[in-house]
Amino acid sequence: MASKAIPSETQRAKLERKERAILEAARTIFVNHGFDGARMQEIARRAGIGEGTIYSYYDSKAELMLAVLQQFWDGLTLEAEDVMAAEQATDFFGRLRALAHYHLNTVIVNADFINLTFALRRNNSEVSVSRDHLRHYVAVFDRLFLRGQDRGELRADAVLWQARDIFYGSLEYSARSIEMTMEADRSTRDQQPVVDDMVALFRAHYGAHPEGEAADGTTLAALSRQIEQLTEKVDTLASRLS
Amino acid sequence: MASKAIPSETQRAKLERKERAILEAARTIFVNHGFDGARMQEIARRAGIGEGTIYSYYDSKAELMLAVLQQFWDGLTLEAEDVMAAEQATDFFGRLRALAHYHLNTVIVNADFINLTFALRRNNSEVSVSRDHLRHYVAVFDRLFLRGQDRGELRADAVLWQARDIFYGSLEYSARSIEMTMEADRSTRDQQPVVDDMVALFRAHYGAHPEGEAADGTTLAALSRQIEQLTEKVDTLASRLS
DNA sequence: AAGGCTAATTGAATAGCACTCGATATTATC
DNA sequence: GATAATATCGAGTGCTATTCAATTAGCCTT
Repeated sequence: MASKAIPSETQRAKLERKERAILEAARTIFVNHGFDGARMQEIARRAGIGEGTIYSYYDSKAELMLAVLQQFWDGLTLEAEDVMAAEQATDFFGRLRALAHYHLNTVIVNADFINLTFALRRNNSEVSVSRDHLRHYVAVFDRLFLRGQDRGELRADAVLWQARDIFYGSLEYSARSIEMTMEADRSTRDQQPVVDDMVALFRAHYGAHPEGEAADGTTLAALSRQIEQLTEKVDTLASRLS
Repeated sequence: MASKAIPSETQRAKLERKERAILEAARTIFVNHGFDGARMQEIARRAGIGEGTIYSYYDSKAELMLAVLQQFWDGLTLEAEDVMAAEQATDFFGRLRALAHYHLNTVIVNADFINLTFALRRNNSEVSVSRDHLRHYVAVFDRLFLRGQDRGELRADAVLWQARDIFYGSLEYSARSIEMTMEADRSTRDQQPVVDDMVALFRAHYGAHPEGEAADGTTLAALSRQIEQLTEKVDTLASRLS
């Protein structure tokens, strides 16, 4: 992609500065015009370089956008980790609330980037790269959840990836719903019910309820789960018989 | 778009046949190559017509794909309604299970179409149309949920759109996870835990727990009985299979 | 500091594509 | 069967990402 030889420090610094300029310009143009609407010429002009020069830094328009997205997601990951580090609550549900709040707000505010990320889901070869960055991002949730299980706050038999999908899937859809209902007003107010609901959901469905003492609902939930599984088994067997 | 005058029946039939041929060809090409990868020339060739003719049926490539997607989503909506109509269970959770099962399987099998739908989320003007079709599709869930509330099976204070986002958001993310883990094997087996989890989640989080009448022990006893019966059924069926 | 070598930069030329449009064929109407 | 209306066609148009031969800038040696 870049140079092979090792230029002097000043030269390297210059290249890096130029690369940052390209990335910065590309980000602006992509966000404003979308992938197809963005013109390489305009990106070049904004970065103060020739059109062809971009191609000695990035092989294609798609790869350039991928770099923009990577930078974006890496930033989000750091932010999310900061949020978790700064959170005073030590129990799972308090921390989950903080993460949900941060994530929902982020998804709403950076809707452009999120859309761009999914817009790139066409060229199969490149999808995988951005998938890595998503994985890296959601690892924040994974750590939190596993820690909750270790400390006995969550059911030990809960499946991590299912919980993760519920968390991020629900929040993304909710974000879209919120965006739709209020296009202009970006206050934090309306996000609160969604966050509350998410925490309550995790408490009700994944919260560990010590068996001996337990409230009523808990045991009921456990039994309900058992019923679900059995019902399913019956269906499967019945269909196999017919 | 199409003709303004009213041609004879045979002529109209001919046009409609041709339109279907275009749609059919477009669907194949779009699914195989994605939106950008699809060539109008190839679609025309496959439909057995000239390239320019497409444009007397559809104004642009995007609109052609939109037509394909509309047809797809309309079909899904009908199927989902059929699934609900055919479902024997009358209680909310049984029906929810059927819908979850259908939706998850559909999303996995038709992943191409789902991706295409989101790929089109760039041209704002056209998004709205595909949004209408999504709305129409998810109405199946809405009706089910509201009925559940009416019958007192679900908490009355639950918010419909939040529940909807949780349902479809989680299932979409789960579908992606499932796709990733097993690229070749498309058995129904692995979807079961996700469906079970979803139903259990709704039961735990949205299920109404009759506070007044039933004492703790009663409810537990009822569930326990249900489990016993189901276990018996499983045994019977299993033995009949071997 | 001059010359030579390598790497970086450039923008005009290339190529690929959606879409247009005048010409042609087909159908409808009298 | 003549004529008008409509449908079809595919070679051309215009717009862009991408390439590449020529040019420039940076660095090292003597």
